[in-house]
Amino acid sequence: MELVEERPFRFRIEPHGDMRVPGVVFASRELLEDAEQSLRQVVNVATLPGIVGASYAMPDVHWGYGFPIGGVAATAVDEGGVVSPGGVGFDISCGVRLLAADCAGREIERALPAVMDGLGQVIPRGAGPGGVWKPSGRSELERILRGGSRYAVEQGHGEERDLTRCEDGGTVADADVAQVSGRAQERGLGQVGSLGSANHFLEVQQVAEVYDETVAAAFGVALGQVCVMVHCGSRGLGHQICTDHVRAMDWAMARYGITVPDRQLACTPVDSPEGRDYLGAMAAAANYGRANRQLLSDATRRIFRREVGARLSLVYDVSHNLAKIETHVVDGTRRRLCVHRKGATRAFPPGHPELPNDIREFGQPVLIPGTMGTASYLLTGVTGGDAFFSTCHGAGRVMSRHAAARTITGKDLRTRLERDGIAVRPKSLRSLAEETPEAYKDVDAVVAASEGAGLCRTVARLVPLGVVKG
DNA sequence: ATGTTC
Repeated sequence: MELVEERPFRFRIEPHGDMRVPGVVFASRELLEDAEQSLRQVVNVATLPGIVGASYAMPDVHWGYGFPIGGVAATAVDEGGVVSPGGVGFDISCGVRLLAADCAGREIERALPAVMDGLGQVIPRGAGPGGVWKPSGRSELERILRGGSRYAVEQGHGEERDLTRCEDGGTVADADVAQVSGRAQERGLGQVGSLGSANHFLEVQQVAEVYDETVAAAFGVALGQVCVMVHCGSRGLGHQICTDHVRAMDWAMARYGITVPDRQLACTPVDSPEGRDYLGAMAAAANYGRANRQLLSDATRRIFRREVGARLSLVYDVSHNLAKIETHVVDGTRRRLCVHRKGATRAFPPGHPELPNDIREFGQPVLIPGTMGTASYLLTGVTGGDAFFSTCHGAGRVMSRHAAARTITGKDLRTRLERDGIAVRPKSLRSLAEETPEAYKDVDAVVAASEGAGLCRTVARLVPLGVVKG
């Protein structure tokens, strides 16, 4: 694969074969070692009908289902552009929420074990069923799928700021519950308010560095402050929706005369029954993901109130696995686009009309969860941001789960983390080993490349005090 | 990511 370095942290793959647009990869040479497979996927995505601009890859790009994780692709809705479930991923609306406590790390040092024990008891995690909230039945699940975080807050599980500081005000419009299969609903019923497994986590963190005090203050964080970061998605419900709609599109594609270089890129026009059906189901999963993070926040707040008398305010909640209909100027014309972000975070620039009033002038908060035991970042969107205002989403795995578990035992890893001052409350020691930091890229390098490429700006760096994992 | 291979 020939990569032409256009400028630092920006590489280009010239269109060849069936590519309709170039590939654009934001990264350093080091971050792209062993990236052959994911760059092949960047090229494949560039062949999709209606794609505009480029097939983009963020610095944390790695191999995924059809599309690379860390990929951004926008299609022109009014020019036959397609939507593809593979461009969103199986964990629809997987995302991150950051809450800031009204206390500093040193103030809760002695109480931290009790806080972690409390969280360890109330946060459902790991594969399979379990959740903090059991919907009364299908009709209540449907209210969650339509209302998202707004419904959870209306039911007493949050406060108004939880909605103003959440992407889309907590609710994605146009959720179509009829497109969520019975099987997807069945899986979703038992997992409302649960973390899941793999790289999902709930961490108690401390702000270790502030790069821009004005922006940090506006977002609601300061040096030394305790924060809670929640990283999770739409669990089995989102997974089932992706499975169902990939299958439907795989069958329907030929009727639209669409051929793709990889069946995992199954897609149909946005403006087709199958496209609308998927986007309706995806919106329902997006609402489920937000409600999920809202309910985990609610449970966390109860523990913080009980153990240390602290309050937690929402900094922001943003998804990094979603397709959205957005208007952007491409080649000098305003166009309605379906922007697929898969393992990529929307990063609206300062002044964007969709941002909350109190932080609009500073840009959109972007939340980057690091690898367990390392660091996480609070970033902000920038003027002139490329890739339809998108940036990275995390560290990005480089070692298979199996390979990771061979490097260290869960017990040894727990000992190492505790020795480094990080309390761990894992559900499974085997899963813990699979998440060893060595299995991931260096989040500091990923963030430096994202900032160097002009996609975002750093606001603060957070380090873990305690981690709750599946 | 995922009732971790319908």
